[in-house]
Amino acid sequence: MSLKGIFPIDKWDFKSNSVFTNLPPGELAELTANMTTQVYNKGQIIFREGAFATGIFLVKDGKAKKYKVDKEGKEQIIYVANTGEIMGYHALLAEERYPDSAAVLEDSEIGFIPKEDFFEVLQKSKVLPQRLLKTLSHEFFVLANSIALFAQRSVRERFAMQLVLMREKYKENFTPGMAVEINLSREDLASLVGTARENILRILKDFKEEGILETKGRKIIITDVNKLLATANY
Amino acid sequence: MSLKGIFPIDKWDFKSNSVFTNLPPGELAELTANMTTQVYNKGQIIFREGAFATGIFLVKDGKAKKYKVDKEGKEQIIYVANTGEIMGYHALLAEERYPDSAAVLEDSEIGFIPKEDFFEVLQKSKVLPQRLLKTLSHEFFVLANSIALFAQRSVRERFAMQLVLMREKYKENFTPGMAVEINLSREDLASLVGTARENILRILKDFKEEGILETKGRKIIITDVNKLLATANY
DNA sequence: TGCAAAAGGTAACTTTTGTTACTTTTTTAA
DNA sequence: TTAAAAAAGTAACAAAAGTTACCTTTTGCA
Repeated sequence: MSLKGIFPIDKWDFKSNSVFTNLPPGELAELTANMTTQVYNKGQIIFREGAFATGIFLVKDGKAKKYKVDKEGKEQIIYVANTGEIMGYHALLAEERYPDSAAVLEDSEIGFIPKEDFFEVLQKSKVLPQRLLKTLSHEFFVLANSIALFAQRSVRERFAMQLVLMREKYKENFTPGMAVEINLSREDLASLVGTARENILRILKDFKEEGILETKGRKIIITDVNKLLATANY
Repeated sequence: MSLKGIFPIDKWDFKSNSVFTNLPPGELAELTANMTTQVYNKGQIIFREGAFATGIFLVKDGKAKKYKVDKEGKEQIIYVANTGEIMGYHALLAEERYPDSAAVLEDSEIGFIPKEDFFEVLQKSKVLPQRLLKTLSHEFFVLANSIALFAQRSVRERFAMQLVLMREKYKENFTPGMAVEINLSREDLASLVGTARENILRILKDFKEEGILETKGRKIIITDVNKLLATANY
């Protein structure tokens, strides 16, 4: 089943994948001229909060979490970047260090574009700054929604909402009626929702009993999206 | 007492006031050529979430809250814009409707720049897009910090943190040793922290007993910033 | 292939937060 | 100036979430 019409998924997704699409061919070529691609194994860190920014990263294949770690070591996932999205441009554009860390959630192919190439194209391009302005402004919508979610809703509601969002991210070659397997550790789910792992387990059990989802090992399959949305109380 | 050195206030503040500073004189003139200025009375709404964006707003004097209202009517304040800051540019740049509402927190003077003028200068300017990119990217830092705060910290910690931040915003002609009066309704404080008004009152009482603050009517005066910071557990 | 480590899962208890139901004080406007 | 309305404040109870302390299953690798 599609969420189209019942849920505004675009209000919860960055659009950084559109930054490079349909760029003048010369500019795209220049951007990717020195791009290097590396395979990261599940859990591997791409960059760390506070580090000096050296370039931008492109998720060519796989998924990555953007997260912050507090002084007690607790993680909060800010966003999950899917195949096609870029990362690391905030630090470069703000002329600051990385505001968050990034790590891959599954074996992934990540491209790296040095900051020199990025800035060179940015300076001469008419389209790229526009695209970035649009993307960054849209991110404000997404983050404002997240803030309202975390500040106002119960853990149960937040978890339900995040499951709706993750289900979209884990759709691959989706055809209606197909089961979507959300493949995240309970620890990552807890970091995503902003609660303890034990609480995630407790609510996961409730959701199963309520017929909202099934599990297959660690994988979560949503069986009733409408009931999940109702639980999210959105 | 200054927070310099003990607390990174810049990680919690937008920098939209820097967008128009030191702009080429011609560009600034063109931007403000058709600017109209209006006095808003305390509580008055500047723009509403979901409305079609018609221009950008400049806080010439006063303070405004940017907030979202959920379907139950509960408010969540995303950010408090101080004198000098601009608002409403996200919607224009993202080509979307306003992602949040804005209302003044005290009698304020608000300037309005029509979107046509803004876009015209944006297209010909070399500096303005750069400034906006830098500002928007920095906002990501601030909002990511907010998300981690709301998702991971207790209401007590969040309240303490917001009081630290509000104290900075309510500094006017500040000289060391001077008392800063935070003048916000309990309702707005609750919307800022993401909790119920009753809870704010309860914690406010605790903070008074712990010697962290005093109240003068509705106004809050922090008497021990260090203890407040320790309470925020930041 | 077998063992250690990591991840998944459960339950009981404690603390925090939300909710309800008020009273008191302050502000606003007729 | 004085009612009415709005805001501030209190207390008690219920519900949600955090914490501790485990056991079980899966995974990776020596």
